[in-house]
Amino acid sequence: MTSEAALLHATDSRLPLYARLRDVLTRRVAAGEWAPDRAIPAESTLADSYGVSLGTVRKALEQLVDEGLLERRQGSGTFVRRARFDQSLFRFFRLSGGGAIPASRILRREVVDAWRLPATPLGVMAGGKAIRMQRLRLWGDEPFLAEDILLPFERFAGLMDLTTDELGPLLYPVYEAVCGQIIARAEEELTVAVADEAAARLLRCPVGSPVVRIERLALAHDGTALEWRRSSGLASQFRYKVDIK
Amino acid sequence: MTSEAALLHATDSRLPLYARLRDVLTRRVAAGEWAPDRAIPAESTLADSYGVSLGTVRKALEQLVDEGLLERRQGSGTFVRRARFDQSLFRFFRLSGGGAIPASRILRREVVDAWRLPATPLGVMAGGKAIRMQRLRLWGDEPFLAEDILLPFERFAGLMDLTTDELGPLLYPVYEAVCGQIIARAEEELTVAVADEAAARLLRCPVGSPVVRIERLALAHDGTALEWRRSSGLASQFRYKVDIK
DNA sequence: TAGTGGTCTAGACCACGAG
DNA sequence: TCGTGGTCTAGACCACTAG
Repeated sequence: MTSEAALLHATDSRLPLYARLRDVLTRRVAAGEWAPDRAIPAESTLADSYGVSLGTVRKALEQLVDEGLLERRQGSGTFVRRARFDQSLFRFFRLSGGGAIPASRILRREVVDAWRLPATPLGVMAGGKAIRMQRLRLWGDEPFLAEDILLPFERFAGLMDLTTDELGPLLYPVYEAVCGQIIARAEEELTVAVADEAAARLLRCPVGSPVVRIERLALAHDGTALEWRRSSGLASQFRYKVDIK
Repeated sequence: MTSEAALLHATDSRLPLYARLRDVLTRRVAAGEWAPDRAIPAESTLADSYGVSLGTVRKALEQLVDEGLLERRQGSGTFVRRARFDQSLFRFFRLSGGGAIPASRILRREVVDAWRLPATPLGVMAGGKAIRMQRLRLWGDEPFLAEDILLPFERFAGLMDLTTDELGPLLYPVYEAVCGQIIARAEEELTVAVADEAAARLLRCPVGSPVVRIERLALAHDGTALEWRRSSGLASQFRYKVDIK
């Protein structure tokens, strides 16, 4: 019995074997043992090293794929999935002509004392200082989303050394490349508000126009809160489709 | 080889066996062969009658469970799932104190010529005549959602014989009991608008207040459009949470 | 060509639910 | 107690990807 196998059988034995294996693998991914886009060991290898059958391994992997943690590629292997929020805005806004990424304009970037901020998730600002960025997103030349972003300074200090050009339209790849921080998932909450003066100026709409507000808490694999943002978008451009069953 | 087995192997052989079985079972459910909440044949029975292994049956059923078509109950069997949209509103509106069902007040119920209606899904009104209901939904004594509902008269004529009391707060069970029409799934689209005079009166809010508009097309198992509705809810009560990965 | 995941099988034993 | 789905195993062959 390998050491992995011993670890597996030491876990809560009330759970089925595949569930224990799933938990063990989750922890290994969370610990960063395999980088995103890198293949994890083959199913047969896992089966051997944990001392379980191939079917059990497959059932564990299947769940992790469903959860979005892993990704299978036939012929090449099973990979740690890189979360992609690129299309996230397309889910909520009718942006004609899909695929492309809305342009970004960073309006402000500063280090602030966390305690001065209005109520936001405490975890993000554990270090006492936070980075605050204000960003405007445009579709063509039309602004449609104003964003207020908060990051714990401790983990993201490297961002302050970049020019705003280097930040680019997608932040999460920068978080990973520059700060080594990987966003694994996020929780979003949508509400509807009306534009105050600041939002109206940014979005070029009348004060009092309806805006959709998206609050997002972005988390690492281990559940650490890494980023909090509040986005306000033109409600006229909002559209969301769901299938219910 | 049973006749079922012959049917299965007659289907598109480029697909894996479990996928063909899944399609065959989907058709049997759509045809109404098994009523909702009734057990379908046991896995071992299916395996025998289709001449495939248990594992193949399980993989087909697993997909159908994921799709929401079937439901497993350990020890008792696998069942055709009855769609439950009861909690649907709770996904979108902050209604304090969960579980309970918002009260309904039917404001109008009439038979109209479909061609007189503004643009709506044509399928619903194939028969030329439609039933139109206007309904107000309340939480406690507070109205929060105004609904405009269209049904093809041909299939739902029986509804006109009921008193509005008999319609009750949940329509889909009535559709099933009185008209034999089963809603299997629905497509919803959310947008944000502002209250016109009629909506403002119903929702007791100022004209021009933001409202969330939910357009729903409800479908039978076979994809027939059975109901179309447009609901307008107070945006101040709107809240929607998503997890993204 | 070698190695990966994908499909399919056969069979054992367990946990649960209902009568 | 009996029949159901739930877990787990062992092994065969196929389809795909990459070097």
